[in-house]
Amino acid sequence: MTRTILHLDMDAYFASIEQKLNPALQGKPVVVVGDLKRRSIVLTASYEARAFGIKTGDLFWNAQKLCPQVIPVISSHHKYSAQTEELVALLEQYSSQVEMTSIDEGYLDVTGSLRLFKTDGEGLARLIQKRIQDELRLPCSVGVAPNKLLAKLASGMKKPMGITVIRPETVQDILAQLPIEKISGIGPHLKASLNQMGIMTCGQLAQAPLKQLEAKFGAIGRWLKACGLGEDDSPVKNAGDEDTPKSIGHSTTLPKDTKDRRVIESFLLLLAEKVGTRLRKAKLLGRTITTTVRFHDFKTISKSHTLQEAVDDGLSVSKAAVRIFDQMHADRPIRLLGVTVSNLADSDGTPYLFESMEKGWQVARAMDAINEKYGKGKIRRAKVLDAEKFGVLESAMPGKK
DNA sequence: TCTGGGGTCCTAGGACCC
DNA sequence: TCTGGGGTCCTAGGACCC
Repeated sequence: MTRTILHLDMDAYFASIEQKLNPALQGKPVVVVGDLKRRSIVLTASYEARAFGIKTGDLFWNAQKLCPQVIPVISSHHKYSAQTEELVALLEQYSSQVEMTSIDEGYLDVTGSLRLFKTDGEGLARLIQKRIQDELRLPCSVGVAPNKLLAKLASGMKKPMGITVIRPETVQDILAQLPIEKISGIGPHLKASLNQMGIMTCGQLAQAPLKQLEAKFGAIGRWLKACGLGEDDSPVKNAGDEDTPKSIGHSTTLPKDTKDRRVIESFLLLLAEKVGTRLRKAKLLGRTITTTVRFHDFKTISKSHTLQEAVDDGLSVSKAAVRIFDQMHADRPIRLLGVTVSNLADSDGTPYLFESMEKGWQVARAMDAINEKYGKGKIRRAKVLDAEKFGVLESAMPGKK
């Protein structure tokens, strides 16, 4: 049976939300950035900013060169997630199968909804787009197709405020000349490998022998062939089907490269505390700790260790992270540090088995309670102050860069 | 115009067990 | 003493996405 799948993609999401909430930003070149440090990049550029050539991933100071009057806004994730909750509530009025794949895009299987709303896929797409525009005052683009692969492809074809329909009978024509890299999942490396085999378009990919693709790409080969043919039978998951996360981590690019152990240890603790807070909030415990180090030349290494007991407090995580760091012998200036916890399981609020650990658990919860009551970051471990001071003191010093 | 931070999935080798 | 094959877990790295 032919399905009707919508892929909804919010246009310049973070920037659009900021413009909606602050009328002074409307019609202006706006970029949403993580912060305003030297190495900060553009997370989202409004369409006005894009007109100047600014795009996601640009360094902020480069964006400023392209457009001196560009207005930076510091991102606030909670604001955007709250908006997404409203969006999902609206979408769920049109299907019980709504699968958000990130904060700003998702799929709807509306096969069973068309009769109810007395329209076709395109009609329903228009209806939903209009309601999002009228009620949430946000622009979005929608792709309509018989499966997720093609719906995603379609939503990217016309932006902003676009609606693109791919009908079963037009699939072949559309794919014949379509460059393979337009397919979500075919990145620079896959593109290069396929191009080397003489495969440039989806049409050519469809012609390639399955055996040859599997020999070269393993499990991916089968998926590639299906992409060439425009086939994808993966279902749209039901809302609320989201499984528990596989990992929770934080990383940060340091204000400047460093070899200073005190500073490194302090940042690892800061990151570990953030991870711990999120683990407890999600009622999860993790056993595997991974420390990531990126050097000045962008070479990135990681090392992990699996503990006997699962943990959810920053101190335990940081102890492991520091121990791992010491074993990495990273004796060069470091650009980025990361701490990730994986091998997660539900905690159900149970404390650790070991008494020594139970203390860390109690301290962590006491800190959560205080931060909850008096505001984020009101209480922190003394050691993280080293990290907070690092890079700040110099930039505060007049005449020194 | 040297490149953020949050993730997922896959691979491949080694340890270890049966 | 040396041999096989299957399964699971752990670890490191890489590709990819938003």
